[in-house]
Amino acid sequence: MPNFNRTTVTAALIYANGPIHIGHLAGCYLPADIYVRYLRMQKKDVVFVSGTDEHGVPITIKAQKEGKTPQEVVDHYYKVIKDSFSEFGISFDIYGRTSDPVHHKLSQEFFKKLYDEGKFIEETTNQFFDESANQFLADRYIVGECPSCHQPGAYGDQCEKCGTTLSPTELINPKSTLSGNSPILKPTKNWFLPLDQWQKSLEEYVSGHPEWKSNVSGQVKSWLQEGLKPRAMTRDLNWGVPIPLPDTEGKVLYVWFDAPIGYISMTSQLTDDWEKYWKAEDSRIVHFIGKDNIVFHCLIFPAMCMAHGEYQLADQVPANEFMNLEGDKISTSRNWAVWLHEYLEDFPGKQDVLRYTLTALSPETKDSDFTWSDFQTKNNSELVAILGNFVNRAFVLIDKNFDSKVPEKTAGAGLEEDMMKQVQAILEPLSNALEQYKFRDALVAAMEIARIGNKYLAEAEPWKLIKTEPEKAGTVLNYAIQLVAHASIALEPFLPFTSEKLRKALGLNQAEWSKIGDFNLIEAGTSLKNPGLLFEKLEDDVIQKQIDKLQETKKQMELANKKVPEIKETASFDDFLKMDLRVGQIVEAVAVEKSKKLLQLKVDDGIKVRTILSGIAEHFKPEEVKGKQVTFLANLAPRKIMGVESEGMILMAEGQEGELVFLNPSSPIWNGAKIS
RNA sequence: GGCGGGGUAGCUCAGAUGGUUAGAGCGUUGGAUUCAUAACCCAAAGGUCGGCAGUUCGAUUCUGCUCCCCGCUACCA
Repeated sequence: MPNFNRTTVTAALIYANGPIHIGHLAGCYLPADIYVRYLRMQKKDVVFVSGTDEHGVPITIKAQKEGKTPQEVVDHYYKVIKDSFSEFGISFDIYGRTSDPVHHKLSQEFFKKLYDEGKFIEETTNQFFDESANQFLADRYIVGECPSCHQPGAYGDQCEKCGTTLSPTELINPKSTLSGNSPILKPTKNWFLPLDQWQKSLEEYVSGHPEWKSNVSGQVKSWLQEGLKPRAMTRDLNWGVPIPLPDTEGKVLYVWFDAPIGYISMTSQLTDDWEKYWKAEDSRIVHFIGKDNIVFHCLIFPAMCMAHGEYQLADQVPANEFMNLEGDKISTSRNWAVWLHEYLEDFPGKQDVLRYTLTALSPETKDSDFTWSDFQTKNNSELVAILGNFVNRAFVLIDKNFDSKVPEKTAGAGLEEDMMKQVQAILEPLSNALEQYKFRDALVAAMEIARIGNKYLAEAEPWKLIKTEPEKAGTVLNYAIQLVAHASIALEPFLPFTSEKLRKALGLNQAEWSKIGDFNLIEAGTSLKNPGLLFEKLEDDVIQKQIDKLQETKKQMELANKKVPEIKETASFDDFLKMDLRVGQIVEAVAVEKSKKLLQLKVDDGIKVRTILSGIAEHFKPEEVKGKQVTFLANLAPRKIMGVESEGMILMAEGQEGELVFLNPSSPIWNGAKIS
């Protein structure tokens, strides 16, 4: 284990096709920021790098939908995202972007070196090509009928209706979304990184890090067990980093090739000394990511770096799981999210409240759930009741009794030794938790200072001492203010805005970790500026508003997603007359063997009893439909389904949730009645 | 289907190379108190540690099976 002299901290490059929400913050950026702030407070050499990932297919699709250029789309979101982070105090040293020329250049150099040294394999494969648009089609650009559920409109990589993972060639009757034409298969050359050749080195790398979190090493080992395969590092696309080779018009680097290089290129824009942060053996690299990025950061990027040969591999990859919202998965497309820019509008100045709640509920070991009710509780019973209250008590007591000046320390209440021991006792667990990326635990430990303070005041009772032994009361309040100073330091990584307010009130210039444990940090006689209430209670109606807002978007999304299908082309009166619609009665119903959906019905049509198969088994049990009068199409050509001849079709209406409703007469009528 | 992660108090989560009374915060209940945003402080109640079986003197902790949640991945059509 080398001795590390500096730390390079990266937070995942976020994809620049939408604003950011609490899940992003909780999963990646907040833990990274807490860690970095902790290191800086110890005066460690650290760089904190992140930015937006601005290449790839989804951005081109979004641009096309909005009638903009891809560059316009990413310019917009780069600003939105960067501003949100900045407002929440995520203290990047640099926040870059992969569309930057500096990034293009470094990525190309990286690629070129691997190419020149023969680290890639070239392979020509057949890909769908749109002749009228004159370009190869990414999976998402191809739609067709899903081979699994036969719904039209499935994408080339996945059918959103049934969730099946697809490859474009599996689609039935594929169409290009660019032109609507049928694409042709055309050979194209791409460059693959033979991950299989790096399998052994990667296994050694991973097994050299037994300290990695179980969710990280678990997933990585799962991939290694399956055996790695060559992976294309280039794509046929015209939005991205151009391949630095001749005759590669219309080809770019795969986003997952250039994105991690972004960490490096962004560092190079921060400092001329950037190389040591990535190449020196005494530099420690830490990637903060969400669990969706594990494979790229623990296998693919390391393989790239091994192939390149000059860069250090990550020492730690503290990937978090996902945060849900009110029990449902956060989803940008379904608008099921708490957006940071909206939060700031609704809760101005309350960045630290969200930071606190998200840290306390952080998905460190498993998926977690953010609820507004938790948010309210954390605010009211921890920030207000424990921290805010303690700080307020200390300041108010000194304001009232000592003219806002820190009193002298003389004889105390006899509790001071014990109180300081309690503070000492939390320091090691606090540092350990921070160093081991256990920020939830660390936050609890840091808050303990305020709890100790509340208890100390309750037991020392300075408001009583002031009447009888004022110098003792003064001593107690001196200690109390030292505790406030401790809190301002210990909480800085988590609550930077609050911490700064406290430092201003105490006249402290900076938060230095080494000052914790120093109970003479604030000198007697110092004039205090009461910061006022640090946090305010959140009443039920404010919280309810947020819950209502979510419910409302949920409803709207449901409505938007359930569009009324368009009316089919005009049918002539004769067409209509052709259909013989009748009322009949189900006299018998049985499930069809080997079928999930079908019920075999015997329907009395007034003349005879006919057999009709109906795809309603998932909605109705046979006994439920027996005896029902229904409407059916009587002259539909008979058809054999699952070996049984079906003579007609039962008419059903389909609801928004896919539920089925019988169309039956509103009052009983004779079987065989004609419908017109 | 395979693999990985997780299923521990009402809620959010810790923890145990197997061993006398399984922890924290919030919530609840009771008490004390009034400097403080009815906050703080003290105390208590509350869990057959997902289910079944096995190994063991002893398992919630190990093994097997099983159910549920999350993720990755395959195959079939």
